[in-house]
Amino acid sequence: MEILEYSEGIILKDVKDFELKHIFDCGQCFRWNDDRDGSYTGVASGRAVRFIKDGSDVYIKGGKIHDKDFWIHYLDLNRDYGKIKDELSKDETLKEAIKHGEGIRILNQEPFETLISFIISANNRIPMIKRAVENISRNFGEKIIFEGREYYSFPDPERLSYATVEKLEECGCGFRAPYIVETTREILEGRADLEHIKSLDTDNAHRELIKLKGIGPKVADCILLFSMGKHDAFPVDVWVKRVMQHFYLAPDVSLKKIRDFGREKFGKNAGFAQQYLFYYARDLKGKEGLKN
DNA sequence: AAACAGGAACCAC
DNA sequence: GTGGTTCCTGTT
Repeated sequence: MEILEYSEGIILKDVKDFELKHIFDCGQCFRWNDDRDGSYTGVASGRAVRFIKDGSDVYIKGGKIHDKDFWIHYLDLNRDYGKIKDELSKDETLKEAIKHGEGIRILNQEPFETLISFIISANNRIPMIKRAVENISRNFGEKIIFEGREYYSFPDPERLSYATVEKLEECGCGFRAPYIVETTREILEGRADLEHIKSLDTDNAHRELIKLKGIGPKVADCILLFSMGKHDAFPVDVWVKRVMQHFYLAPDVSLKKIRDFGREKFGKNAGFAQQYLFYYARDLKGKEGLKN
């Protein structure tokens, strides 16, 4: 793969294992929207761009060449997903699941944005989460003009510290509003240090994260996987719970047991397995009739 | 229009 | 530590 400049941005030439829909519509991120033509527009770390796929080339319209290392990291382009898929395909269920999410990649997102977004994800659905995250960005982030339209960066802890519980409720955060205020304060005032947590191993980082208000085991696993490079994390949401119970376990095993089983079974690739399974579960809905 | 979907907190035990 | 209930809001 190489990266070139073009008139409106940059091009990633000859990218493998890369499908926009699988990457941006698989529940790992909330700020990218399908423009109804298969391209996706959104904001990452203050950069508003549009992704357009053409064959094996990916256009990042609005992308700057001096940000090329940022995009390589964000899109996890240095990882060999073919190899991961080969390893996971030894398991028959995963072999099937991978077919449904061929081009998934796990993004490397900002820890703070990911943490707040997944606090909002508790007992919530993707369109609602997206709306709340968008509202927070519009109210507390910085304006970016792209293609003649307004976009907003996700606020850093300092900017989000101006948010009150009332304002966050208006943004659609519901009962999670006080958790966001409290956790933002913990981070801003240095009692929680996301960079330090990121430097710990998966188990210790998990222990630290669940000390924070609004973060339970599942949300902690999402933060670890989607923003801290912990690919051995295995977040168990309702969808993953359903596939796991259907294909591997009894219908009544606890979330913790499913988590332990997944981490044990898929090891260093547990996070990737989780993504394929999540996508698979959502495709299976209605067809095979997953229980619960 | 009542039922349902979705994880964490919180309180019992 | 496990189990039951509550939180909020849109959709069916």
